[in-house]
Amino acid sequence: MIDFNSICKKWQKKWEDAEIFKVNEDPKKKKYYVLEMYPYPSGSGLHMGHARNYVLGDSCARYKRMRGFNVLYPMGYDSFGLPAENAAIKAKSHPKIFTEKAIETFIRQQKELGLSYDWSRSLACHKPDYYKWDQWIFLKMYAQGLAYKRKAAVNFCPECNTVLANEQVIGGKCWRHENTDVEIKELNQWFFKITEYADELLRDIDKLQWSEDVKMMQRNWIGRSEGTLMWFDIRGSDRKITVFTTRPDTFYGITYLVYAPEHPDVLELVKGTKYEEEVKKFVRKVILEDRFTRTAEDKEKEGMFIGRYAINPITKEEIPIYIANFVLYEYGTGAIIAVPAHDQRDFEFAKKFNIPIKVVINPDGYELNPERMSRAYMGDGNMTNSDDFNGMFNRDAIEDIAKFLEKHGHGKKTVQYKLRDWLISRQRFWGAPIPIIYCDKCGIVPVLEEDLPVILPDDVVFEEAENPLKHYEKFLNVKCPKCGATGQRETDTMDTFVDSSWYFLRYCDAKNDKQPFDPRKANYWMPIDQYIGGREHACGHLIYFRFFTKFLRDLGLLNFGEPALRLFNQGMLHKDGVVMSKSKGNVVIPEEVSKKYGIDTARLFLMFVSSPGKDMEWSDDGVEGSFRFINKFWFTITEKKITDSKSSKEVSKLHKTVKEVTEFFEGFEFNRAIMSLMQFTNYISEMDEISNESASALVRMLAPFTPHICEELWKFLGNKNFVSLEKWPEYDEKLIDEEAEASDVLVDRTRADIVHVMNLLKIKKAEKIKLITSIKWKYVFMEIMKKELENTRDVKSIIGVCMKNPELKKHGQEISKLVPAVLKDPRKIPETVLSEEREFEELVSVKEKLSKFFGADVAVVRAEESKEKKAEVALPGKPAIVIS
RNA sequence: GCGAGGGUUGCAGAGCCUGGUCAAAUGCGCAGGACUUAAGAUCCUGUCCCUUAGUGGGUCCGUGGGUUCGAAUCCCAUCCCUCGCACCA
Repeated sequence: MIDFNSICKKWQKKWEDAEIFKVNEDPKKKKYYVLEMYPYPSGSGLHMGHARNYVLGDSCARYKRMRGFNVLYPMGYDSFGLPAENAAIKAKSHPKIFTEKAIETFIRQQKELGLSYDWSRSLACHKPDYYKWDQWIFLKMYAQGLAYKRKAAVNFCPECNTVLANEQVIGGKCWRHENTDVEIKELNQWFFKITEYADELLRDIDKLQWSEDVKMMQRNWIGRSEGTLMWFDIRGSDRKITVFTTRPDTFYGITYLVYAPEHPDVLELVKGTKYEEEVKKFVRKVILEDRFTRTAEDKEKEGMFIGRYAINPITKEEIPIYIANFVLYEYGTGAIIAVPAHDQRDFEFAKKFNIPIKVVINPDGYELNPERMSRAYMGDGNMTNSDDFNGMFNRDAIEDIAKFLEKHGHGKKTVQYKLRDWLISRQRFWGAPIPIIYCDKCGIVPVLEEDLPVILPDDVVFEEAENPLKHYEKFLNVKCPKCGATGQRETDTMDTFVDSSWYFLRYCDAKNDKQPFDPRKANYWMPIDQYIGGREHACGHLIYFRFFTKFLRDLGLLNFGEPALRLFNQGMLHKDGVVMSKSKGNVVIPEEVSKKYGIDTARLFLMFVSSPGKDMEWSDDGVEGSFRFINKFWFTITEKKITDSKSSKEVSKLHKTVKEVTEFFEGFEFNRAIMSLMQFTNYISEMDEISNESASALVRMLAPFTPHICEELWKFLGNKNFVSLEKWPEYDEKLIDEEAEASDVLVDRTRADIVHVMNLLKIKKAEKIKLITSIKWKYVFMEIMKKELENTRDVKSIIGVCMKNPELKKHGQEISKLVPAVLKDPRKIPETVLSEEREFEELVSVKEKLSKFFGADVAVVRAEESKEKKAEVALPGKPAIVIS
């Protein structure tokens, strides 16, 4: 057994020593940037699920490298974040310790996978030389008003005395205190004004070669809708209620208005009225108890009248104002017009509270009766009850009524986005500090660029969940850059998604200490040609990094606006039917497989079983299969005689394989590439000798998948260079000869026939077989020296195998060469096989002799062309069968 | 509900875009055989049904229709599954 393991180690070391994957900008070469989303270095290390992702990128990078591209393929670590901090709190230690240990493990594991990263560009965002530039970018945004602070409602756990991320709120309770309700607190928070780019982010989606579902998710997330703002006076108040609607055509059907319960105007409007107490109660209930369930569609509609009326500016009618749980404060203006006749939600609510229903759109052909409607009519139709707009098609009225309201100062056409500004404040220690100083005199003062980075202290003590920066004087107290008085630092840190929004740019120039990256270098390498990562980031990272790219472009640092034109979402790796993950307890770690088979086997399996975009099931048996293949491949190259000569068929097959594999690589169909390579390997493994060209091409084509073994075999073939840096084999379409391959069919059939006959006759290894091809008669005969006949007479039993295919004539020569090769199993037929031409007549005469000897035919003759020569068939011990 | 992607022969998973060469690749599993004292490994053969020495025939790619000389492949309808988004005004 080959020690694949030490082969892996050996080549990993050689790659590292020779720094063969290190790259520099080279304007003369075409660049290619392959990138996997950088991982959070979790303490538990990486498992096969991660490995699949990296091997995918690695295979791609290796392929592109061999295609002559200047390939940038880096790796780094998303090393800020909660798990390390929590581990630190638990152990009263420092997150840095956990993080750096985890990174070490990751690097070791990734190196063991044989990934061809340019390690010299590696980065980790918890290091000051990285987060310094987070802070720098923050300052740039701040200067442009794109980073700003405002009050926002956030989740707060009174037990922990800290703000929680959404993921830390489970069913309205704190994740650590399952009996503690999470409170919603209005806190001053930092935001990035991503909405400034909403429109461009939406428009540019069309430029991206991403999967449709991710693009659609982003479109939904950005959620652009064109509509109209309207405002109504409120009787007895100088406030107005402003609503957003996409259906101004239903304006005359408004029978009530609704505020979202948390809308700040609500409490103002009920202050001092008899409604105040009840409204407060309702608001509290909705905000606290129903916070996580109220958005469910099947949620019962609840609400109440708040004792106020708005005035319809056109009809002057009084319109009652409600609050209701189905109106969202975050969307639009946090208040809506309700048209129960034409909106199902409004309808249900109106029914429940006995609010009138007014029809303003009738479907073609009949009139709706509001008394008898069982649900809202949401379709199109003709306007009614709408003054001058009566009779108009409602779609046209959308535009006209909007204009009408705008003209009279009651409304305004507008575009609304669902996308919210990005809340980046985190009341946590383990993140990039927000570079802001609060000065009693000067207010909010940004840290000066030359004072960056604002460093996260190493000597803080973690004792509670609360951010230790809050009590760390040395960090906290700082001179105001403006006036010199003592100010206080912001203790909030940035969301870790800030780090990941530009790390791909830092790879282009990872060591730069003057700027986040040299624009020339970034403009050379970027955009990312192939980005690889999970689709779960569709509405997070994958929007943020587009936003950052556009911002940095507008800052003049980049000459493009999209970070990654091609995105590939790899599938999940399953085991026992569920996603492989630590929490499910079904992880397989690369080391396990590696120890047993060498890592190439695992790599091959990961790439082989399923198309990369689909989920796949890990199977230990399947790994065995990959291992078998690798062995076969190994022995085919190392044990076959390698020659310079080659048959035209071999050439044809080779070029066809190169073509297929190349195309499959381009299409990211790695599993099919491997299938193709397996077939070719099987083909040449059946031959006596293989051509140098085939061996060389095969080793090179498998190198992206099983690089270690291929390096070894490449050396075995007499090459001095690394196969990793070799040129990808070329193919010539003209050399692909489908016709030449047709003879394969003949060979296969012949082989099947021969094996069949041997099985029937129980031919043992001691027996000698001779194959005789008769081109003229389209037969291949097997001449078998049966042991028990050896001493009797000078005769042999003869088995004839007929090729029925008339093409035999054309390919006969080849068959006579190949059939023996096909049968070459040393243990099976030791002294087989030579072939020669004989005339059929001669064979027939032998057969006759034998027939006489046995008193029956001993030959199996499969007749096809020999209609005129009826063939008799018999097996020893069996009655003769006659066929025509 | 909306959107996206799927349903293929024991399992996994190709094929579908660019209809025929598709009973449908490849791997696994299973069965038989060779080898072996035996097992393992390896190799060969088979693996929808009926029948054969070779062959031939039938059924088949979620379901039902349609287009076509011809459909796993194109069109329509329908059921189911997965994943997003989800009372977005």
